[in-house]
Amino acid sequence: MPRVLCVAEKNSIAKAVAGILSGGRSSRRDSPSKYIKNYDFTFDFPFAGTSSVTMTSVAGHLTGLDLDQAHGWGKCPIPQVFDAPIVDIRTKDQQKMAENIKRECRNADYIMIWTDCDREGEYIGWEIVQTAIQASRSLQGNVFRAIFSHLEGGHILHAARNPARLDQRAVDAVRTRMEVDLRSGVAFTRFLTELLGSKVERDLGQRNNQRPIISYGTCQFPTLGFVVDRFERIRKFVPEKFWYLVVAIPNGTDTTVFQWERGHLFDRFAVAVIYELCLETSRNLANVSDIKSKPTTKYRPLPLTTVELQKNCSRFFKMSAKTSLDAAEKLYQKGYISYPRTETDSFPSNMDLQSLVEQQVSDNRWGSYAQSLLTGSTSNRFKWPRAGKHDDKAHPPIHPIVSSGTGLDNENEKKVYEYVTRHFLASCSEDSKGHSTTMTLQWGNEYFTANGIVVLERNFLDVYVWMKWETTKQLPNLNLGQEVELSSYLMKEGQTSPPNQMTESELILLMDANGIGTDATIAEHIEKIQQRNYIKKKKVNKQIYLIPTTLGISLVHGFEAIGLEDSFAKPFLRRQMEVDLKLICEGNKDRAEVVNDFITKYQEYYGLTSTKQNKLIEIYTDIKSVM
DNA sequence: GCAAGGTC
Repeated sequence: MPRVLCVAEKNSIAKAVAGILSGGRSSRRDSPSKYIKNYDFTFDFPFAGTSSVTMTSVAGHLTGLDLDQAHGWGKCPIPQVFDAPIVDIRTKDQQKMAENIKRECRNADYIMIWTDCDREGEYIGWEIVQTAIQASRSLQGNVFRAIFSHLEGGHILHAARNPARLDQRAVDAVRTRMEVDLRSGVAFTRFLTELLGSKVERDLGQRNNQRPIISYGTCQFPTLGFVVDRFERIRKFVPEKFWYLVVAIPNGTDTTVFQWERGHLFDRFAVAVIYELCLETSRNLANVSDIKSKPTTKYRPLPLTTVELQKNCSRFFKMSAKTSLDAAEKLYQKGYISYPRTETDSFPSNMDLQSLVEQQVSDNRWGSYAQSLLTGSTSNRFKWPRAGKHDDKAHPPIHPIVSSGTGLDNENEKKVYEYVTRHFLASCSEDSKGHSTTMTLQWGNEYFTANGIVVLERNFLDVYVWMKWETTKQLPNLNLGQEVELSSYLMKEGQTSPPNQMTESELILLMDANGIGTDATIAEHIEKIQQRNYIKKKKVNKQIYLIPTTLGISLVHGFEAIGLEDSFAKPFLRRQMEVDLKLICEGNKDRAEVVNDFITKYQEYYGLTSTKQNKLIEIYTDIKSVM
């Protein structure tokens, strides 16, 4: 019987796919790596007929990239880093995984790659193939690739029966990013550390007498840039005075305030003239010029992505992105929730979501809500979730798998589980419905509005307890055209206020929107620039803000002074990289061309930076003296 | 001692 080796990106996929292809009749063996199991069964592949199959996996990348030995730190002039030879290396864990692949493919006739169907997965697939060929050259022409985007049985069977090939363009794109990130990161990290490390060490007065690393990374710097940018906008903020009109009418024992349709104006004289005109024309009398009444909706949340989970755990629980992702990872390993790193915000149409809701019926916090979704008498019955526009082609939205019951004792895991579950139930609910009334008053020739909301059906809000939507005070009962006596009519003064300091939730949003990092790495970059002492957390009242340090501010302004602001502290260069990687994937540029473009750019930046290195030192010294 | 990206 022909032998086929299948390799997935992680054990959870290998296990699930083996279960489906074997019809639940696979047998499991251990491997040299504790993260990895091998599953044996038979399956009828179109390219081989009925075959003896081993399904295994790696755990992420199987190799890493580094400069060769001769170009280690201190062993060569830094600019050589831009064209030094690059070698593939393996950590201890990766060696064990590779050993398993080599051992399992020795007798194999075919290899089929089952890594995630995204760019990075394609590269990992390539790493697996390279490793396999080292052990068995005859496999070379017998490599297939399964195309799948979720783990539903029919879909996986279809993928097994319709093998494709690895996409070399995607492999090239990833290799390009790796090489550019490595060379630029290593070169500028060594340069900045040599230039500023000892100085910063003296200023920090560190206990361990270790020269700190002043690193550059293609994601670290734009992330720092966002934080410094906000800090500077606040520091440079000059409040501006403005003036506005506001009127109120009696409403029972209280009053209702109407806001000026013009908002506010920065010209005091103009507002005063308008005010006088209104007084002359209408004294204290106004007319109800418009009443608009319409149904209004508060939408249930979209299916949950990693970025959304991190933003909301930061907002709702003041948890750092790293903490919430770590907790989610643990919950995934324990089998409570689905894979936690996903960009997908719509569920595959054939998923059985109702039975996932059913799992939650036993919980004493939201069980009765789950029950009412399935069988309740209200109009808030199970409703298929909204579909967002993102699909990473690898993982479904994050959702609970089984009820945690009382099985969790870690506080962070408890909170994240509760968030994932309430979010899931909310996404399977009806939108919240209300009624909104807007009343407009005309006073003189000016218009003023007041708004009232009545919440009619709370629906998903009953389970999504962190979101507020309340019925407001009711508007006075008046008819269109009716004349009313104003209880107050005032000209007021106000002033513009600076933006708030950056929260972690906002930083995640900015990184995501600008393509800095991925769902799996955004949290790490934020951690990293704290470790590097570029930013720090500061607690004000109950809010936690991210504030740049002297060093962080100096680096951004230093590169600004050199003329490299846009390339270093802004997201543009990273975005350009993404654009070029797409072009490689589409076959419109090749790897050598893009690597060469970027490395040439970085060599120029390096030349400029070393010529003007005194600027970096001066600016650091200046900023330190005023902070 | 350096990057970013996977995953545990």
